[in-house]
Amino acid sequence: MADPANAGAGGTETTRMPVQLRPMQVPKASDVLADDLRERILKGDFPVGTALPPERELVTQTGMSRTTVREALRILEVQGLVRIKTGRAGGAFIQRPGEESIASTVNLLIRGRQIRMAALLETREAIEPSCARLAAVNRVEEDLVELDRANEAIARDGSLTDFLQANVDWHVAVAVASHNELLNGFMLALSRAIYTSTDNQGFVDADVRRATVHSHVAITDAIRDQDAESAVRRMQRHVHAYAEAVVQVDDRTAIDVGEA
Amino acid sequence: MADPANAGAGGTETTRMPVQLRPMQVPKASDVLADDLRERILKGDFPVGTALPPERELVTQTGMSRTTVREALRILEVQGLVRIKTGRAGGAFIQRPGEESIASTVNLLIRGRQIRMAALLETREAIEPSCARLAAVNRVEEDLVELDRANEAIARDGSLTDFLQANVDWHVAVAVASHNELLNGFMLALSRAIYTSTDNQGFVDADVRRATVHSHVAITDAIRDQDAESAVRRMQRHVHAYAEAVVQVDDRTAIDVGEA
DNA sequence: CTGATAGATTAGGTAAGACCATTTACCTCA
DNA sequence: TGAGGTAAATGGTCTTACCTAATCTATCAG
Repeated sequence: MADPANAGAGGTETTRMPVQLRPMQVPKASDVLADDLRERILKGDFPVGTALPPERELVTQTGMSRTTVREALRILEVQGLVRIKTGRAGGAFIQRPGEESIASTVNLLIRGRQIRMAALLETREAIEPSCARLAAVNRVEEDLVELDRANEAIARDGSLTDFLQANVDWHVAVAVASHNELLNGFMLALSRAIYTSTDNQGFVDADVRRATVHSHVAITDAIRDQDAESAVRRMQRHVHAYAEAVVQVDDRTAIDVGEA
Repeated sequence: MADPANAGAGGTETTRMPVQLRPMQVPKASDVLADDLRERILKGDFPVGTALPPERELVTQTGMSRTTVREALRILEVQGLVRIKTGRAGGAFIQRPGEESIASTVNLLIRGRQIRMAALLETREAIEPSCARLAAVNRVEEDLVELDRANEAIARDGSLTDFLQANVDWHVAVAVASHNELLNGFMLALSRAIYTSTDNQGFVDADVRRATVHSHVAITDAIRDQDAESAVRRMQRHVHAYAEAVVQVDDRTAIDVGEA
């Protein structure tokens, strides 16, 4: 108040300080809280499985309203960092984001941007041979069990849906056997997307099914034998053949509603 | 009320209908609204850039409270489907989820699960050669301009930060040139993660920088010449060499705090 | 007529409080 | 000791009010 610049009423000449301010952004309270909690969670401050303080407790701690606190928690939930349970002994329980979050985000991108089927197949051709290589190197016994299970399932003469599901399961099993969580997440997302896109396209006849079963078994063998080069080569051929078949039968079905 | 099963008071024998109910889930109101809006957005009901009705309008339309409506909108915002602006003529503006969302989700996974640096590099070795191949096939003039720009920037004798940034820019430019939005998203996410992980590791000396510049130029040339095979081969060597260098210098820095 | 300025208007952001719904802990009673 | 009911804790929803930000608009000075 005792300002020598007398910037107020009654003064004769109000001299203004030449303050220079850049446009500043005022973040939302809920974002601030969410960011803070996110950092702490990722830093490992809260062990997985434990619960954050209850909402009303966070309100008293932060001085924010419950609305704001709840929004922050909701953000973290959408990002897969907490899981919110109701009832007594409920709350926001810490969890690590899983391949799930990647898969759902990728699906949003695919649907939202109307990614071409060809792009999906290209991407698969890019990453799945590498999955096979790593699987051959890193596979453990239970990975082989899983692969064999999928092979059995796909060999059964079930419905188209069963076949496609077993197909996806095998490909995902290969990714899991690679023991690379990132590739695993990508493949999970990709497989689902390709699965849903392939669902109602009747190019899967008996021949295709037989060839698929044969390829899967051969690749599985290479993985079992830890023959990385063979696994890569066979997987390359397999996914490329599949892509060819899809493109051939399905040339015009590529989403041509318009590019983003 | 006129129930022949007289299941009420005053009856002699109350016979119970053998109803079979499976455990049922009661979704949250905000999720229901978010799901509905999300489907409509992805289906293309709302053109990109337009705004959803204001919150209070949605309240009257849905019969839900404003709290609930706001939570739903917040979910969509986190998922990158709308962008919320304040002030008059503000609102929830429709947008398509971009590579951004993938990148941030992947970063959450990497940090949350403490993905090993080796896994990041493996993944890059998997997908980047394919990016190069597609870039050689699909590149257009402006892609080449972008690549050249990055090459100039990286050749300048700037700080380490500048070098790493230009490095990332070039790799991203290759992904963009592939004209495969999915691979593009993956690479964006990967590049950032590798960038931040490499930041404070001083294995980037003058030799490494010179070799990097040389490789980038060579690969760029192959892409310009649309020599797909050469682009793939050179990219393979490049990223593999990089991975080797990182692993060599940085063997124990791999995050070994514990596996998930 | 033009430009600046002060309101009015419309949007989202935050707060406070009440109440509902769900789940679990706990206690009572047979 | 077990089964039932009751209470408590916690998230979910609704209501209301007010604040803040951005825009439009009318007004007034030049």
